[in-house]
Amino acid sequence: MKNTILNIAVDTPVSQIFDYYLPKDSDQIPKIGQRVLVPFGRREVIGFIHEVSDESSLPKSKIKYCKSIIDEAPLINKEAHGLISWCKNYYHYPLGKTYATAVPKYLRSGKTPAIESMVFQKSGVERKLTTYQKKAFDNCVELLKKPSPVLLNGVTGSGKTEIYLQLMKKALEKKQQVLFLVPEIGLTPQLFEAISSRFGNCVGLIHSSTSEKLKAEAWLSARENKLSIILGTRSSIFVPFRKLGLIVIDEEHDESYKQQSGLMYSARDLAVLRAKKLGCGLILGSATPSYESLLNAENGKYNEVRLDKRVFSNKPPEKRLVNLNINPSSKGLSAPLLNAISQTLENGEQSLLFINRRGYSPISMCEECGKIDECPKCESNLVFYRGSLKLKCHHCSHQEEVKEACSVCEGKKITIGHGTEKIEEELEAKFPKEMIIRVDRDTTRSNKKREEVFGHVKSGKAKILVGTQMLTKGHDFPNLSLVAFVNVDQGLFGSGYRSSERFAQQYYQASGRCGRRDKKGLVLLQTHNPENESLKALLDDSYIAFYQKNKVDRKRLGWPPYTYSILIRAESPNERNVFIFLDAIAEFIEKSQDQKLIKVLGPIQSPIGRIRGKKRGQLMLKSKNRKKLHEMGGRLLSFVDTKKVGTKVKWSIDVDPTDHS
DNA sequence: AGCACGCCGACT
DNA sequence: GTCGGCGTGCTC
Repeated sequence: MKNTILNIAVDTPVSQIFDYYLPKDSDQIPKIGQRVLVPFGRREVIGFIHEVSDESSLPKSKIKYCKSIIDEAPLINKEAHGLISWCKNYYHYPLGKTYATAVPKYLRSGKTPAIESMVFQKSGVERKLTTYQKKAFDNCVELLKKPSPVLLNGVTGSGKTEIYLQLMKKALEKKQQVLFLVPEIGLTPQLFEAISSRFGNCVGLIHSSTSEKLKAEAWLSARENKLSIILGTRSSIFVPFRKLGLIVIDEEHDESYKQQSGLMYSARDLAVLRAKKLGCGLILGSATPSYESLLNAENGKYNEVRLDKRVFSNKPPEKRLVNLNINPSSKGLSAPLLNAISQTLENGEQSLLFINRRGYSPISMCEECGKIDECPKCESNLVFYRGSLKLKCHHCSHQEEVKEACSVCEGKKITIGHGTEKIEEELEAKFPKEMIIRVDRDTTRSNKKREEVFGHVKSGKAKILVGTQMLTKGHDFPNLSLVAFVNVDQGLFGSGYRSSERFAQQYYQASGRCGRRDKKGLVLLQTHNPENESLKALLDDSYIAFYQKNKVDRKRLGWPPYTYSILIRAESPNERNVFIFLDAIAEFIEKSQDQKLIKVLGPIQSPIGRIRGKKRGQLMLKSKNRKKLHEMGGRLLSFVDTKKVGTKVKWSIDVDPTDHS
């Protein structure tokens, strides 16, 4: 009989698998998914048994003995093993690193925490569904019996959460497990509350500030079916459930479901895959679904359930454009907007001002010679901060003191444009007696801080809020009746084909929070382009109608969801190396395809051409043929591997990129 | 990623 | 003469 060979996945950037013999003097039966301790170079590491085989292409002398098999039962079950293998292939990422992304650090260190059983017993009191909710709920129940995902397209305030909860209950009562994915836990503390008060302590929480040990415990408990629910952020998609019956993805359009470094997976797409393989239910919920999901619903790949009515039926907010061409705003706030805020204050209600730009002003310039302050390490302008009198770079950690005079001509410095800090200052000047809160990454870093801020919002103490997109996510504002978009043009006409989709989502998310219950809301949009067709469509129609108009352009221009894409990024202190690398790849692709099914765009400099002293470039591959594109990704990878063209740059491959920077 | 080897500059 | 800089290369 031949020797047994273990194919071990080790956490290393090479995509190979490493062969080992079984441990000496061990009668343990090796199983796929077990952790092992193996000698690796001059050290010992934890690896995973990826396959068990009886031959190796290596000479015997090279193969070492595995030190020990750690687990009795495989840590990775068959289904999770399939998911990891699929990720490695689809995202063209090293196998060992894929395991490292999927498995909590604590478990990867070889430790195994003790777990206790916390399974679903019985559920608490439910809220009664409205007629519309009930109809949607029944619809979901029926459609979940079919193999396709269900897209729950429900406006803000339509009561999606209660529908999720009651669908979860159905699964739990069948002794099935539930995975509930959210974009960021910090945004939804009340969701954990709602779930645990309804279903008891059978819910595990997995997110960035859960301790490594607790993550491992939740992970193992789910694997043993000793925990019924996991509520978590994107990485929870890898939890190897024993008996998964339902996956819920809330705010499915949210871009934080896509990892932007390392294994650039989409938790939403993986959920679709898992649900299909397992035959379990999948609910994708949003008030503003991604264009991908809407198209899938149109094509019949998803079943759509709509919820167009709010629970507390009230009038939709009034929408009004403020023409900045005739209503000047020296500091970002026009007279109509200021009047609306005054009126809202008089009514004892809250206002929310949305501007997607941190700092006081994005440009600091010399009035005399026109020199703009730039980051020494990045190709990016420094942002002026009034409070700390600093100029900061938003792409690296660089910051410097503000100087009175221009370093070139000693001329007077001025600032151009406005950010959250300037708007806040202006509001404080105009409404000195009111509590004004600014919410952006500069003021609201931690979850604790965020809780504090939203506490003031809930209590009604804070009357005016100004902030970035952080404001549009999560939290209810019970007393909000005015929402204002300070700079529509920046959002709607920003660079990138997704900017209008993003703005529409922000617009509907934010305006959906205004005028709840008995309050009639007002949404103001400040713009220099009041006649723009796209903007008019946004105001006059529903989100879906806006999508219907928008998708025509997407299709014509060949952008997702009508094409598939892969983005290759490269960076190096030496610009030449970046383009030598990208040119080599472009040439390889052009040469190796006969029928030109894949379109190559670039190489070009990245939108931000230099960050932290490194020049950055990118190459976009587009195709209508997903399979061919994927195959090219694989060939490209082995080309880079064997020809050693990538040694002088740091490079990455992003399959289905959402962000083109 | 680690961790070594290896070949050139400034120190007791 | 040696300590140490980080470029290059390998890990079954």
